[in-house]
Amino acid sequence: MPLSSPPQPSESSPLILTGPIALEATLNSGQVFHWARLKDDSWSGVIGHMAARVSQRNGDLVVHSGDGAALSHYFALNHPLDEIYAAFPQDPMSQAALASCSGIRILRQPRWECVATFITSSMKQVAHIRAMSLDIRRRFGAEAAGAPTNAYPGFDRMARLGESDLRECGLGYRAGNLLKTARLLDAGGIDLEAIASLRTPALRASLQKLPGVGVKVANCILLFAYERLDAVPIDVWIHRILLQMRRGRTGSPAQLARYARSRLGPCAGYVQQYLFHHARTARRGSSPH
DNA sequence: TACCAGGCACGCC
DNA sequence: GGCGTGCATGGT
Repeated sequence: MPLSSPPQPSESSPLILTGPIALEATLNSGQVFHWARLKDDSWSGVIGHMAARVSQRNGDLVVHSGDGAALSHYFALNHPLDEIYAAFPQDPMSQAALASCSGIRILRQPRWECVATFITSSMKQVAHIRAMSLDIRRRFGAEAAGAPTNAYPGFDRMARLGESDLRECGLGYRAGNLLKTARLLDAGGIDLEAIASLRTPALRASLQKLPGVGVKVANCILLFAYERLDAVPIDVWIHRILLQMRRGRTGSPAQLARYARSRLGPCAGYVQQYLFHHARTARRGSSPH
């Protein structure tokens, strides 16, 4: 089969990609921050410079616009969810998260976008991260034809901004770190593509050389942009959940990380994402705001 | 008003 | 390696 001309969608004949996928939960689970829901319940986003519009029909992904192969890759439709679910821990919290979050996929995001948005994430709620991301795109990103938001500005573009430009997007003290990282990458100090061949510990160490990237943000980047599905970001939500699993027994960050790695299994990153989304959505349900 | 959020860098021990 | 502190912003 020639791979040179895969089928492409049109408004009259959208492309159907076999799931299963839970599209809304995937896009709202705190791994990506710019997708917008349209009136017809489809979702519009920009991947790199490619505008895309997708929706969900039954469990499948409907591609209204955008390259089908690129979207299949981005949404990680080849992740074997049945095998991943079989590896979930049997404890009640993990199984409850699995039951309520089934179909969430860990995306394969463009590296720089993921690095940048998670540098801005520290001590910010998901809604704030989204607002900052959209403002940075609106002010400094290139237009993506057909999309309501712009592409995320490349590090070469961002490297030429001033810190005050980024502070105007609400970044606060995060602006300096993001700008330093953009300039470091622009100067060739680290190649985000080249380091993808490193094993996870060396890759994590390389990422932590970037200003504003500590162990938690590095694990987010490993999971969401380098497909290291065993990486476990431990934020305040996952920290609380791990303490519950340990029946309140505390520990140093390193001890909790070792516990998570051994307790959550080979796809610990997937388990972590389901626990995170389940905890956040349960909270919203019980105390609406 | 006080508290919290997908933390990090730094100094100190 | 572990712990304390300062750092900005916006929502509840």
